[in-house]
Amino acid sequence: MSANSFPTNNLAVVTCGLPYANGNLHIGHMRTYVTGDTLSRSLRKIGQKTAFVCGSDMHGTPVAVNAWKEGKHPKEFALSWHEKYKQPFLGMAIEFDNYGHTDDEVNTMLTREIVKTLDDSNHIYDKEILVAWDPLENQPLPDRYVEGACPHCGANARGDECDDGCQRHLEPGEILNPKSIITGNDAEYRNKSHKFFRISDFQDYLQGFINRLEGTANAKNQPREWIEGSLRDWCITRDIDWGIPYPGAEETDLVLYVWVDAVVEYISSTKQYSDRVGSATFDWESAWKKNGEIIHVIGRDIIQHHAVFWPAMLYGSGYTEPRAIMATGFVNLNKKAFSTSRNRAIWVDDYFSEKLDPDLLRYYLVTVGSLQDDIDFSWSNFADKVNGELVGNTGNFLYRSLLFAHREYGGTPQKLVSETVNKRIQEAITEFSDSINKYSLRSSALAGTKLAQYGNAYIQQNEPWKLKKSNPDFAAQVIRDCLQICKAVCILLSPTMPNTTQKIWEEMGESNSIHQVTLIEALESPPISFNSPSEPFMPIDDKKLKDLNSKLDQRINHNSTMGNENSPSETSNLNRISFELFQKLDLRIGKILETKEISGSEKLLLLTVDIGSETRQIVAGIRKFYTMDDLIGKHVVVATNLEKATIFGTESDGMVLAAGDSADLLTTHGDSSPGERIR
RNA sequence: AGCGCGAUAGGAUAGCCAGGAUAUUCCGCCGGGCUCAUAACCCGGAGACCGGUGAUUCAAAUUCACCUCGCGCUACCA
Repeated sequence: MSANSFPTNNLAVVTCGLPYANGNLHIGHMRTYVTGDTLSRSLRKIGQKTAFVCGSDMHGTPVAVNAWKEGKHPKEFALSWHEKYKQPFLGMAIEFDNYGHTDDEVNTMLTREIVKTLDDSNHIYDKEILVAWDPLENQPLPDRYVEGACPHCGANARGDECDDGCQRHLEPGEILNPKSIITGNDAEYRNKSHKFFRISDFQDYLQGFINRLEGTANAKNQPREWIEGSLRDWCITRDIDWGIPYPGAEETDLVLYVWVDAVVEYISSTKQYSDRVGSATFDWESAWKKNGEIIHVIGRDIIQHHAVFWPAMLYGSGYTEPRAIMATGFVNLNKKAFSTSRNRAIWVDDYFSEKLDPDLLRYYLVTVGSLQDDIDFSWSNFADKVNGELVGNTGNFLYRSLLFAHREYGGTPQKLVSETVNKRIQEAITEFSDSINKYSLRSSALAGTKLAQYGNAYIQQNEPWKLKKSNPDFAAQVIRDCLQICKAVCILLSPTMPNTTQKIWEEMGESNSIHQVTLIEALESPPISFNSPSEPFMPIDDKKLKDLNSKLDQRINHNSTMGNENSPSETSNLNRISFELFQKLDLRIGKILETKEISGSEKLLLLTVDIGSETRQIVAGIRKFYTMDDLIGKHVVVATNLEKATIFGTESDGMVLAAGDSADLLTTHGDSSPGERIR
């Protein structure tokens, strides 16, 4: 291990990307927070002094816009979300040492101080830019306050991005027919002076920084395009009256761009923790101004802010640079990212309302794949992991060992741990620490799971239930060894599953909190006596699984059939056709009789469809979304008078109708028979 | 378009930076065992030309080049 391996003698600060005070949290967010929480607990487990801090991100245009829509003051609006976030964090056992928000006094003060330092040292300059303006109200219209038509594709777009259409970023002034979203007035463009952070001053520094940075590969490499290319200066002010006022002698009406004060909250929140517990326990200045080990856990969508702007700000104002950035991948549903506006997500509240143990989700999120890769969430996958690894392996081992020990010996037999088992536990401890140093929480958690697996094999092969008659002394030895493994397993898994392991810890007769002990304790004797244990994990049975799946399916399908893909304005802008033209379409009910793969194609299926008067051979691009057996017998809608087409060398005589990107097949509610005309 | 991250048995995954002989683990499948334990657990087996092509090497999943596909980022999306 190198000299600066964890644990170091410095203070560590683990932070999580701030939740934006604008909407509910889903399990994609939780992937980041569970990772941060598990990391901070793990660091403490190996003896690193650590603070885990976060806060709500209160400012910015989206909050201002949404508050306005609800007729609230932005502060009231943001604070209500800030309050709401306490519950899901508590429920998921995410224990921040401090959870603040960006609009509080400490953050306001520190942010202004940092910006002033940057300004005083000439890293900030004024520049006139075009901003949208509401001439009637005499108000500036930043970012999302302005709407109009995208100059590239014509779709309805916000001032800064064509988010409904071609997704292109729009520069100020590009949008056509700009209107204020507040008043509906036509907007115009005016010149206005703004503050720019000269990031190019830090190019050399950042090049060094990105080579030193530890963490996930995406965080270390994605910013290189900017850092090793030419850095563009960063506009750090906005024309709204919600945010932290720009500091300086000549007060302006500008507030700081939300990303400036959002990241400073990492420092502010640490300071608040420090102020509360005293600097003898945790000195924020030692961490942030001297030699702290700063680790940021974020979603991979905000890498640039943390790996480019933020280190430049810190360096320019004399603060400690981040040691590592861990950028987590997204949680997807059917390979596609959650969409909060379409309610295509697993919300944290959904999870709680199913009365599922939070530790199960924590374990799943931590161990399901590599941290930086996207994962595809499914309840079946989740249930497999819970039932296989937690119930079957870990839980079963703990339960059978503790129960046997309690019944036969009333606790831990008076023996020394065998050399073999002692060595195996030490290996697990080493594996755990090594994994933390590689920022792999997956392997650190699996160190515990694998040890439990070893325990299961150990007890099975030694069969103490037989030995207790033939060789009682050896039986006691085996159980003694198993109990040591139990103790170690609990400690190793405690960062990932804090509640369950604490419960077992107490059942083993331990009197302190498992979260106060370090890894070394795993080799010390368990208590001599304890009571009957309880089953650590409850399985997710088939009925529950089916229920979870159908609830989710229902919601996703409901949303995709409700026309959510198209905003009302989009559909109303369509070119209308005459009824006569519509009548020319011959749409009929067809029944799928056979399905065949088309070799060489991943997407296409060859369908034989009964359309009443005849059967047709139709090629459809639905192979990705349906299994061949599921399709047989389905009633679908067929456009029968379409020109024949040759697709992938196969003739297609007609077209099967399906909705959207996931090719949701149109089918019937009643019992219409094949050939029936649709009108 | 540029850049980043990926592609490994039916599904999900590890290994890749520091190249080495039968490619890891979990679910599922097949066969056997056990009964202390939550129909759990243990042992054995089948199943992968490690996305493609080429290069370097005694040796490539691992390094290099090019290509294909997927996802994302591109600075006023927090």
